[in-house]
Amino acid sequence: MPLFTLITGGDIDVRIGVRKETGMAQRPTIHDVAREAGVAVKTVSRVINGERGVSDAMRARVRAAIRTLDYRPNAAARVLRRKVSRSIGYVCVDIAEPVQARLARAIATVASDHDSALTVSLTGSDQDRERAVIESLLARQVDGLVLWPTGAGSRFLQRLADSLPVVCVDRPIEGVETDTVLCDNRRGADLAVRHLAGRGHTRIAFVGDPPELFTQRERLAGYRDGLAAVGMAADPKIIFQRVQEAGPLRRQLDHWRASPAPPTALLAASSLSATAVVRALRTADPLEVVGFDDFPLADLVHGGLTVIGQDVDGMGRAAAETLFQRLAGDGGGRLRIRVAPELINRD
Amino acid sequence: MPLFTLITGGDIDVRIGVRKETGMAQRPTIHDVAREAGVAVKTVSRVINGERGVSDAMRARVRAAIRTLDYRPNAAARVLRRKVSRSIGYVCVDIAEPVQARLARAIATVASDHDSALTVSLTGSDQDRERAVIESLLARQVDGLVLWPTGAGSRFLQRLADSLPVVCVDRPIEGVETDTVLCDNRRGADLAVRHLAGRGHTRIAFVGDPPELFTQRERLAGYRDGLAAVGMAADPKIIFQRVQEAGPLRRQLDHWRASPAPPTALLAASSLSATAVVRALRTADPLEVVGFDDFPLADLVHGGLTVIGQDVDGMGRAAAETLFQRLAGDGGGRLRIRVAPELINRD
DNA sequence: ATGAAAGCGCTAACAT
DNA sequence: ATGTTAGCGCTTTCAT
Repeated sequence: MPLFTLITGGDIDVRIGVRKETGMAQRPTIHDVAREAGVAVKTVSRVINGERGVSDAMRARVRAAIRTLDYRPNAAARVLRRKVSRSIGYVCVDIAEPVQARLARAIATVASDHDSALTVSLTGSDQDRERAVIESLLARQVDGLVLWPTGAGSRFLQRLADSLPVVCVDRPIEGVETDTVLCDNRRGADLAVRHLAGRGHTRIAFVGDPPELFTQRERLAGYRDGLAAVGMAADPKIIFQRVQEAGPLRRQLDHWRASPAPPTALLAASSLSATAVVRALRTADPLEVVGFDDFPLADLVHGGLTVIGQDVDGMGRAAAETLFQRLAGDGGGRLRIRVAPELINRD
Repeated sequence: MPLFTLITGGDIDVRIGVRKETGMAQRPTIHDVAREAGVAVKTVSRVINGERGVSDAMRARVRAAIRTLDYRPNAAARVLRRKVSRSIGYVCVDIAEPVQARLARAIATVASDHDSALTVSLTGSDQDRERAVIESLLARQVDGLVLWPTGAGSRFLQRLADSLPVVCVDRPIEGVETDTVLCDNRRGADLAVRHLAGRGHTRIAFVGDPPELFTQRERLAGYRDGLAAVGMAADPKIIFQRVQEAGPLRRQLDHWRASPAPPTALLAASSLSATAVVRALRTADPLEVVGFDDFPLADLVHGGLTVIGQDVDGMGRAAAETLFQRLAGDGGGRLRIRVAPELINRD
């Protein structure tokens, strides 16, 4: 594909100066270093791996040779011998999505602390793709996986979880036991409802994504918990779970407004829902909204949007640290970690 | 570090059931497949690499054996032999930052189309770290790099660019020639000013980050271009480039309001600036703002924020495709690609 | 404390 | 069309 088809209204300047030939200088190997230093390869190996049993004089000579030649051990050769790659995979749906991106940062940071590389693959919520990218990561000898699963279980994923440390985030794999790090969605929705009730609301609606999503089922359960705790009955008429389609949401809100007992408050149980609701609201609407997931400028939208914020950094760190604990040999029972969300009040 | 220190107010359920021993079953090798199929290893190699010169019968037998044993070629061994890893690196400052995250998605998608893995490393704008993570990627034999540089050049980066295909994004490395994919920042700021002038404004301020940043210098230049084009003089008194600190910005806005000729419009030349400005504005402020970088709900903030939106997907694709073109042997002159931004009007 | 040799799993080069 | 062998760069094993 010619490059310029990629450019929308932009320019390409072809600059003078031609690339220097690449790969001309063969990269030095451990043998070159050994020769340069006048020692055996094993000695060099000992030095680069920080093994003990090397005299200071030897070590110094080897270090000097390494510097002279600008030597860097070939990771592929090491992986081949050692059977571990010091690399992990992060498989998620869409890394451009803010929560998944922040999770990536947290995981990358922990991985780096453990001298491991992080390889990122995207599934786009497609199960076949999920399998394909995981297969590819396996071929590349990743030591373990942080997985934001599409959700559905399979024999493949079962075998995967039996043969490699896998930590799921955001939701578990249906029917497959793995270490899992989840937001305490139920508590989050519960908090939101109690907050709204505390502000005097007696009719609180729920707007969310389809209940096929694990997190949505949990948040709906938490919504019911909250209502029960403040002595209110859940009314199916003010629960709307098809926020995907914008038209219906608008109609639903109109319908509620016109109803005999309109809701005066609303829990939007996902960032998508919150966005859609805020957008569908009329300026004069008296509806008080609590959203799920914090976002920049939430303090300015709709006069300040109170939200349930996930501790994304905490989740990412927990997931990655759990993974490295497994890699360090922890063979204990599977963990299910719940990270508490927080109500961020913005009246 | 014990896990529970990571959990802020959350729970850990230790579930029953102990991990199955991992790695018990040695993964099958090409030899196992050859034995199973009753052929030579080279034949298996030919099949898995799709080389021609294998009879259909052989191919079928090998395929069957592969399936039976659940064989997956060991990437480390392949890399060691072939000298190419079919993996690229994406080195950026902070992948949680929206533009860098969207870029990651675009790059990951292109990489996947080229059967390559994407390894992500973060620099946090620290030059030493930048070098360290790049060294680590080199050891891992990445075939090339997409780099969001900290900006400063060095002998190390010069040598890097001479020995490995590197495509810079967002900004170039000072003093080092590489392929580079940039937003047309200048044109973006120019567009913004013309837009504001078209709406009748005759005094347009500039708020941005420090001019040490490449993009900020370009955007300031574009701001001047725009003013010149509509026949207005740039007035240093209404250019403010220290938006980092919130206090000063607020004071600056107050100062402008109180001045004899207050600006009636403002270009906020970064997403940080736009956020800070919107937050610092008073509700009654008549100031019309154009921001840089689009964001979700920009249509609802400050009555709808007009922005200059970067074509992040286009930039990511351009960068990655350029890299793979180099990997395919294109040794032509260095490219500097400008991707046009777009004014998103939200009166 | 240091070194020689074998071999990790694959593919390139060279048979047949 | 198929097979044999060497060797990629390292670490492991076993000397010395």
